[in-house]
Amino acid sequence: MDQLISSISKKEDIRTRFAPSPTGFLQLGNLRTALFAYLFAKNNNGIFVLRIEDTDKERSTTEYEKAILETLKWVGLLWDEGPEVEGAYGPYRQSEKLDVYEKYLKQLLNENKAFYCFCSENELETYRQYQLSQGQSTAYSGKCRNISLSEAEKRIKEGEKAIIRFKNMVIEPVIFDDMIRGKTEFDPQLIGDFSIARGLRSPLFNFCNVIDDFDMKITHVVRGEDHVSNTPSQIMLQKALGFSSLKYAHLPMILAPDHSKLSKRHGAVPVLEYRDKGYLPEALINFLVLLGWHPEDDREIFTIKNLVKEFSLDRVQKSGAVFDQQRLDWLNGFYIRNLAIENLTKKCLPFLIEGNLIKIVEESIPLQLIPAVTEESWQEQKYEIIETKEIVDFSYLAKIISLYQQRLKKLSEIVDLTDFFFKELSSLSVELLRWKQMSNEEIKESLKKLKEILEKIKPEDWQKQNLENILMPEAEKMGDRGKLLWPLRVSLSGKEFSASPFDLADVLGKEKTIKRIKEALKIL
RNA sequence: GCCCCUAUCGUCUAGUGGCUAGGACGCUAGGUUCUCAACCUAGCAACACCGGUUCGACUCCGGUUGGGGGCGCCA
Repeated sequence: MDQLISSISKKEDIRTRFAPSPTGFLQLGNLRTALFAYLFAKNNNGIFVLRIEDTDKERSTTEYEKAILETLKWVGLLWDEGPEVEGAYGPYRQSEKLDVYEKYLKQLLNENKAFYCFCSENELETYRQYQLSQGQSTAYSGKCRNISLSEAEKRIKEGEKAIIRFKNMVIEPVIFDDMIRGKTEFDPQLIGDFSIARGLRSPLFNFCNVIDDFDMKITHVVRGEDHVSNTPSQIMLQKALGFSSLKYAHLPMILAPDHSKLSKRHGAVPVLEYRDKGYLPEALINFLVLLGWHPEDDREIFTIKNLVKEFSLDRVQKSGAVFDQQRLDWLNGFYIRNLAIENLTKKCLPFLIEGNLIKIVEESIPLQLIPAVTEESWQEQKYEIIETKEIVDFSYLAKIISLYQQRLKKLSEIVDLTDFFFKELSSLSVELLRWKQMSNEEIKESLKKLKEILEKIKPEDWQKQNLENILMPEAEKMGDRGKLLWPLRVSLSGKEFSASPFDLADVLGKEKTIKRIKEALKIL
């Protein structure tokens, strides 16, 4: 009985797939497609399959494939079946399935459901232009569809070039019920005899797709709206091959701010670049899911776990969504602010290292291997400040980073924000030191006063709260606190914007603090 | 040109015949504050248009306009 139940539920298991072609890096639009396919599968306790569509030998590379896998792993969209993990319905790379495709191609050819077409590309293009000029839709003329298989094979043997087309005999409209867009109908006449292979060993997208979805027992195809018009062709092929039909869900596109296609300038950037700039995968996922999907209430912050629970395709939008960089940045900042400081520090360290501010002391670990350093070991390392050769530990760096946690929108910003802790100030100017209308003389007075007061503080009392207790009353006395606090903060940071002077002095320590005040005095 | 889809603040969206049309990002103002950020408060801001249907339309129907996708020996 139990077995029966499990076999029934197994039969009904939902299986989705993400099928990128390794002809470039994974971009935001693709990633959102993967996300929705993943969420739909997981929401239904189903299987998420990754398939690499590398039939285009010219453009596909293993580097791109690796990058795609890396991207999916980074954001946490782990596949149940596919490259590296494998599974029962592989291979999961189209380039490894050429024999399978050939078998089906031959079947179609023998059953007279496909034919060889000898038309040249030039000829085809000319005819297309003619159709366009006549206000007709562009479908194949049908010129070669009645060449017999034996004659075609003879001509090929003699060296003629031919591709394989599907012999489209369908008359009735092709109808499917899209899970997002509802009933969708196409006239097969307008599609005509579409191409399915360049040759027996060189199948094309529409064809492979149908074979693979069948082989991999895919139940639901979740993909971008740009595939809507491929759907009727694929359905006709399924029928011709005797395959069962599947469910489709076509996702709306992601648009650039000017409503055009996502371009290099806007969003069509490899997802890994977002990682390298310091976006958190949680933020990116949260951002992407809201581009076209919305829960029943007003919540906007979601972990992937929550999404798996709540996602549903019937709350997916039908129209395209504009990519909003500011919203992404806000979300990323939100997630950064909510990170535990140890965690944030670990994530920032690679940027500080990359920015040549610090390095890991242990000489045994080559720099190239740093990304491989385990999360835990970050805390045990010692770090050398490159310019001063000082050795500091994790908690010291954590303290610096904590001062800027609420100011970060991307992790990469930590370098410019905190560089003055690791380097001498390079560009301190009198103008920068000036608070409102203070005269040079007044600035000088303020700094001298600070120097005197601070020098008296014992090193063991050098703590933020103490410094504040001592300096605030002094600042108060001057009527305008800024007269004291602004020059202090600027002389320590060299920056117009920064954390509070007490924080800076605390982290810098007595010696460096006084040294920097003296240096500021020198330029006055 | 042909086919398909779509339409609520600038942006992401809630809304399914009767709502002061809600939230979030952004923006503006104020508070906090030495600065910036964060935070708090307030504000500005939308149903593309034209016809129907209906006692009543953002919601239903038709059209117009705008936007998107597709029309490969790419995927």
